[in-house]
Amino acid sequence: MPELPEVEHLRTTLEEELLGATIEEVVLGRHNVTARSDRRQARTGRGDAAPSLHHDLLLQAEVSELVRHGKQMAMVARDGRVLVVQLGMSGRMVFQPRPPGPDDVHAHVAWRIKPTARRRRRSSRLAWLVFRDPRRFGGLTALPAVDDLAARWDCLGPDALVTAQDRLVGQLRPLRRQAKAALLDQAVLAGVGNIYADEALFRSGVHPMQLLTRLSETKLVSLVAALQATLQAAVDSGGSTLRDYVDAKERSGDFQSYHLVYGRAGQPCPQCGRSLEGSVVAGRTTVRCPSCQRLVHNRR
DNA sequence: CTGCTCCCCTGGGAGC
DNA sequence: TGCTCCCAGGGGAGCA
Repeated sequence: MPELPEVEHLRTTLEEELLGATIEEVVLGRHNVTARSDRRQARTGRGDAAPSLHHDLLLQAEVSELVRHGKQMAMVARDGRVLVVQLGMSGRMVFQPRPPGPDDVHAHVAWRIKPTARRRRRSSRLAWLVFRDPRRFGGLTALPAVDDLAARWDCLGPDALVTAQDRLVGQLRPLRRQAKAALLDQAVLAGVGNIYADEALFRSGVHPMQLLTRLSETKLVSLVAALQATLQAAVDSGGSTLRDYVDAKERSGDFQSYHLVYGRAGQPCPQCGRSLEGSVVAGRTTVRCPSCQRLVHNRR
């Protein structure tokens, strides 16, 4: 499940191979892969698409930058075109030596990469970059200019990894919401999904249903600190691999072995030994320790 | 403003 | 062994 750490790790592995490279060919497996943000066009599924779609998908572009905000990543071309990548839950960007075959129904877009001279020697294994997404919760969004990317990302909260701690605390402090719901809301802060929300709540001893306005300043700060430390540790481990996630060179992450509560309902709490409890909070499967994470009713 | 619920989609696990 | 059923997940829409 790609959340911020997985996307950030992917971004850096793509950066190694794509910066300065040119996209020489774009092959569409499913041209409504961009339909999430624009449902009016291209609803016909697999097959040939209009030439402008290939242009939107960065045909003939030189990749000048790979940027990330929260769980979204964008490939920026030197001529200003932008392609936003959202992995959803099963999306991958993977290098491979050949273009995907016609029976490869989950390969939605493939880009043939002309490497820079410096990288040419090992280019054969990395000749094609493929966007693959079996569950199709992910998608690609083409934007005409970098300004449009800024406008898009202004709708999101500050990035949960790179933003100063006190600013994230400021985002959460006034909200009359359950802690977990706020953490998962991309408009509050960008990048946190179900795994890292549960991990951060456990590590700071905050109940997922804790009303933020009743949380002491100290606890609020420790929640944000735990969140940022967990995200950073996960980035350093190459992310968490549960079922699907691998990076562009098909390496899995290691952070899943450091999950303290996520996916461990019924197992003993690593801190106190009591059985971890599963429930649903903010519409998501949630695991917490009934004694380490208690509701508090302070007034601020 | 907030929280629900539903929907999208498919692989994989559980249960029979 | 093979079948069906259910569920996970991010994000957006619609409604109370």
